[in-house]
Amino acid sequence: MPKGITLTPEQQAARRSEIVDIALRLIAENGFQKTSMREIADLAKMGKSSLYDFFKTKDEIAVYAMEKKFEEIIEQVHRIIDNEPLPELCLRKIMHNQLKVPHQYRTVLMWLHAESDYLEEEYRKRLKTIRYEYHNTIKTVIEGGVAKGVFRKTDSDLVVRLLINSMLSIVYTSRPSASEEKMLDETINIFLHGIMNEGGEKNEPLYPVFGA
Amino acid sequence: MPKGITLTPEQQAARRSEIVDIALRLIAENGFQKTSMREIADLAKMGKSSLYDFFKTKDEIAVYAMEKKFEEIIEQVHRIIDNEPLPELCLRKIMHNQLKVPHQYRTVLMWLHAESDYLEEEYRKRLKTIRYEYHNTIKTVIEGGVAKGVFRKTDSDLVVRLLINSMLSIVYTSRPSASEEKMLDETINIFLHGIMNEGGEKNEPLYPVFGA
DNA sequence: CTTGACAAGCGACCGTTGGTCGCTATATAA
DNA sequence: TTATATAGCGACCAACGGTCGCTTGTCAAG
Repeated sequence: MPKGITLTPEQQAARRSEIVDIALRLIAENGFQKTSMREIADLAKMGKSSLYDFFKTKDEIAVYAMEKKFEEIIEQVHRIIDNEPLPELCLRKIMHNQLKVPHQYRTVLMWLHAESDYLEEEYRKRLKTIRYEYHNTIKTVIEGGVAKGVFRKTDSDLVVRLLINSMLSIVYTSRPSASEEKMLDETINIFLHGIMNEGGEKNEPLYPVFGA
Repeated sequence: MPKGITLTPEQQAARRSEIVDIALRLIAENGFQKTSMREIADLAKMGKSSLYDFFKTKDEIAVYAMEKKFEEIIEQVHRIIDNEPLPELCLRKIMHNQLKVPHQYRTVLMWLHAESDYLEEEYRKRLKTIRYEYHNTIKTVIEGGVAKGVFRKTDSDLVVRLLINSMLSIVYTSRPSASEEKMLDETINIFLHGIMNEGGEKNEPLYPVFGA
């Protein structure tokens, strides 16, 4: 950008998302701690202090990235819910949707997950808001299923937390036991049916729905 | 310690665990990032550079703490396995055992979980070793259950990862939906039996085993 | 009792970090 | 032409994790 002009809100937003892209790439490669604002600024071809015109702190880059991505995901989840009346299928689709979050986001997501209690008030609030929104959206599916009698009575908040966190076990492992999609299908099988061999001695693997 | 004496290995170990205690307390309170080596040294009543005689880096304090705690836990788990032949009960006991890890460890555990990919080679290896040992110990329970026909055929590595990570959902939430023990019981109910209402219309809550 | 080896402990220092501030340079509005 | 506003930056700051060589005290050997 030339020096004397005034940036339109669109240009500012574009610059911000450009910075986020660069930051996410570096963070995914070297971790959050070891990624410096200088590095990000260099790659974005600006002085470090200019970077601070777009984001007040390093933490804010992570929070902003998470916020934007989750706004997007929540929108998608609402569409899924509107189009899939079967609770168990709806859950599968929601989880498969979350699996599509690009790899670059994973480190930053994990980092926020671990560090969120110790961020500044403002960031903690922003994260809480977006996370609760996602949580509550999925919760409606569980509660809808319970109301219909498809799901048994259970602690729906707990179920949602377990489901969301289980995505991390699938995506964030150094020792995957199958493709991410297969692991996800089996994860949902477990959530729906458990691992007990309750149908007697058949011991058949449960049906996969999306996996190959 | 007076200056001129030579520390016995036991004294060294005691000093190390004293430092770990202080560090864990600070980290649980302020987060890993915001806990400085100076602070730890001050509280341990030594100069910062003396601290580095006991731990090569700040990361090592976290790795060491995790290592020691998990060695202890793994030992306990072996005892549980030896004394509980029923796989599903054995799982419950193992998870309840993990729930007893003191709160101070939780932040550091979470932090290591998030950051482990970006630690120095040595620390990564040490964490991997201890984590795999814990993982594999629990895996024997799953596989034993499958062999007996108590559990259906499943991805045992995945199940173990899901179980261990689910502990984080229980313990590391700002919005608990019940006591930790109740949440844990329900979590294991889900893993064993799922959330589908497969027994028809009864819709009874599943039996808790340890919870009040 | 003296001396020398050794180790606990520390003060001063280093490069790098996240973050701040006031200046410069330029495009637009009057 | 001038005044205003702002994109952008260089220089700076305190605090960080980490290093190094010196001091200080102990014990064992002579």
